[in-house]
Amino acid sequence: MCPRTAKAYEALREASKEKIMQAALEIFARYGFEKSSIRQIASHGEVSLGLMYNYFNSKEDLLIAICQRSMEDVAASFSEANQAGTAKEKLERLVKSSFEILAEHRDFWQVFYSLRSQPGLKERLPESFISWHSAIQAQLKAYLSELQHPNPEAAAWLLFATIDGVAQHNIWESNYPLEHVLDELLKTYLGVDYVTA
Amino acid sequence: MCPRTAKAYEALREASKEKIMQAALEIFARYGFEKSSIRQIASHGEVSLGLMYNYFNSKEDLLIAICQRSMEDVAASFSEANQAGTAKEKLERLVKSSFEILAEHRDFWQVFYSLRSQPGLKERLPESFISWHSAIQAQLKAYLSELQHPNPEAAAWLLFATIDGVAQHNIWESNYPLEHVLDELLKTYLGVDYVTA
Amino acid sequence: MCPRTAKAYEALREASKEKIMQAALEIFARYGFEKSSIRQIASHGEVSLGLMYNYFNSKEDLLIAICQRSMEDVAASFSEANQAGTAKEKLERLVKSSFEILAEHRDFWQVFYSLRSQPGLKERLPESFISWHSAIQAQLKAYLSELQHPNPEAAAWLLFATIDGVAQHNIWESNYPLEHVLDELLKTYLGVDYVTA
Amino acid sequence: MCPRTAKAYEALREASKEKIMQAALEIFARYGFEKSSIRQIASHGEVSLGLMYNYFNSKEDLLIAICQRSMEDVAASFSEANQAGTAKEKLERLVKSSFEILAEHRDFWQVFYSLRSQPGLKERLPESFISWHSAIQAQLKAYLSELQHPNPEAAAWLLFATIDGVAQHNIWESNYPLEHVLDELLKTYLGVDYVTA
DNA sequence: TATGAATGAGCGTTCATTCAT
DNA sequence: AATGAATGAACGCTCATTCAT
Repeated sequence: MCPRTAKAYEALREASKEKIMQAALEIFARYGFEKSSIRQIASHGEVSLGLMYNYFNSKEDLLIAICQRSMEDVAASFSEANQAGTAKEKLERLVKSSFEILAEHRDFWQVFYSLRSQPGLKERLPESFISWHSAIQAQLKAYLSELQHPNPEAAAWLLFATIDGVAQHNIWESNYPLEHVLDELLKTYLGVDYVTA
Repeated sequence: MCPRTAKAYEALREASKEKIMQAALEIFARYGFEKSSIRQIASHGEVSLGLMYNYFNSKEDLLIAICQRSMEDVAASFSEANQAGTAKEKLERLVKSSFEILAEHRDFWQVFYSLRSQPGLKERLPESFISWHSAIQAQLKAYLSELQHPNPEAAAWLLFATIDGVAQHNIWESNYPLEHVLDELLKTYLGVDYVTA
Repeated sequence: MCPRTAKAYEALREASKEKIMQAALEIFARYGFEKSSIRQIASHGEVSLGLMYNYFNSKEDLLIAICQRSMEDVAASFSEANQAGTAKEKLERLVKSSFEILAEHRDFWQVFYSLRSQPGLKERLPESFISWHSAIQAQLKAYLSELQHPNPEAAAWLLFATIDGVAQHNIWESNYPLEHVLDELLKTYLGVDYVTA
Repeated sequence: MCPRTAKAYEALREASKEKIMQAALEIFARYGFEKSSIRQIASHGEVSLGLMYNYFNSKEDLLIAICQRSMEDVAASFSEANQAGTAKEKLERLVKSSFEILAEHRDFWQVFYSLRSQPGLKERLPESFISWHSAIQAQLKAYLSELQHPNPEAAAWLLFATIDGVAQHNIWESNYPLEHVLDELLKTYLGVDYVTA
């Protein structure tokens, strides 16, 4: 009835999927996952209700797909960002790039933080969602070890919490003075020489 | 003419209200506000579905009542905690008491954090819920000023974010090494002498 | 516990019953039977919820009691009103007294008309509620017969419908020109001499 | 790409809307608006409970849609009916066609009359619902003026009330002798020559 | 592939009614 | 006689999901 080449089909599929995921991310960020309706998303993405179910088995599936893809983006950005020189430079780069990534994927992080604090859902999210915590934690610890921090384990936890806290305040508060806080953060955590301290 | 005394009614009312609020707090903490149903709360509190509406005008009203009461408890605990000596001691006490309060009102803070990251609801919560941020922020800044911190504003933001971040990690992660992280936190923020630094 | 003389009890009973019925009639008239709640009535009558159920078995029972008593009042007023002279005078008196009774029991008639047009309820109302129709109809027919109307049966139906229609318009429309319409009514139905017509 | 055609969808929509409106009208007429439940309507119309909300925003919206459409039908029938010759003929035609329309839309008029006497609802019904009164009133007055009635204003009110009263008696009473009453009505209001009277 | 009409479980809420005191 | 706390069936409504085309 509607003949098209296989390739054209594939392109359409990808375009539709992309449109849906982008629309869903925007709606989830604005209204929260629970309060977003499938109809809202379909309408925002200019896609029919039924089409969504061709690509995603459920609302939750759609969320998972979004998280997965965004997490991959984030991971890629992170590994790009962490190539440079000394331990101190790498740690500084890690912190700074975190906030660059945050700014680039603002909608996603809004969703991320609202999901993380919603019990009962995060358990069903993809592994990458959970493992992100321990991954960043491990990397921080490694850098702090390299810097000869006397207690790299606890310091890594602390630094991670700090980054996480600043990130959230930055997202939830309009006019958050990110620049100043970031300066202060780097001064506090990297301004001292752990060897002589 | 000879019904229960007014006092007996008052006691009944208070008992029921308390039962409902406690049940609701537990359910909200476990499943999140949106995903908690009135039926769940009623059943968990072993009261009838409709009883809630004798005391609270709506599900949201119930949430607000819980937040209000918890916030009052928290504020009382905080002001108790901040009487002590030097600026350094007061700051240390503030940080430590924060985590004591967190432990004492675990369920409430779980709800608090999940609400804070939910767009569209926090706007309708009581003023105390919103002003808590700036209140604690102001106090931190005052203490850091007293300690002669060169940049008390930014440092207060940073310390607040750190406390917030640690609090959340402590809530969401089982087996969070709070003791060690807290030690590290105090060492990092209070172990230096800002005047000579 | 609460000793009182039998007589004092009876007085209390009657006073309470009266208060409840009056309150209910006012609420029913203002909001309609379905939309009036038992709580509204209790509160309006300054009586406890439970007390109402000492006197009336249900909301519907209360309505029935009100209708019964009001109908008795109305019937009494009617029989008082219809003693006078010639057929023409009696008919005129009947029509006029109808509207006097309407004005005196405005709340009741509001309820009456809203119930009459509500299917499913009027069937369960007391007999007097139903028989009122045929009673007035019969009386009108008798008077018209006396006046030698060529078709007293149909004319009675018509006159009754007219009275009923005017009564309702008078109740539902504010500023209804009842005086003028009533004049016109009497002129139309009584201004002709059926014998010579 | 190859779903149903737009026209096929439109047909489906119209069929469902029609089914729902018809079912609702019947249920509203039988039980009254307040006592009719959405589930009753859905079940009577053999559609799902939720389907109604695809087409109507609320139960009240459904009522409004029904009233609007019925009122349009009624208005069309009326304007068809009022083309004829002399004033007397036109007035006679107006009265007669009123009762033809009543018979054709029995269910609607039952609903109409029960709504009109229900406080608090009629205010939210469409304008046409309210203005119908004054429209018919004005027309009656115009005809009576043409007939040289000495007091066309009051007579129009009276005639309208009569028509209204007869219509209601005809609806609420089974075996109402409409023919005879209608004859009597026409004789009473049109059998006299106002000029010489 | 793509559509949107259709479904119905489950939600928050109301309110007549019961009952221990 | 009198109270009002407590109950739970039933309401209007929402929305993720299914399915015929």
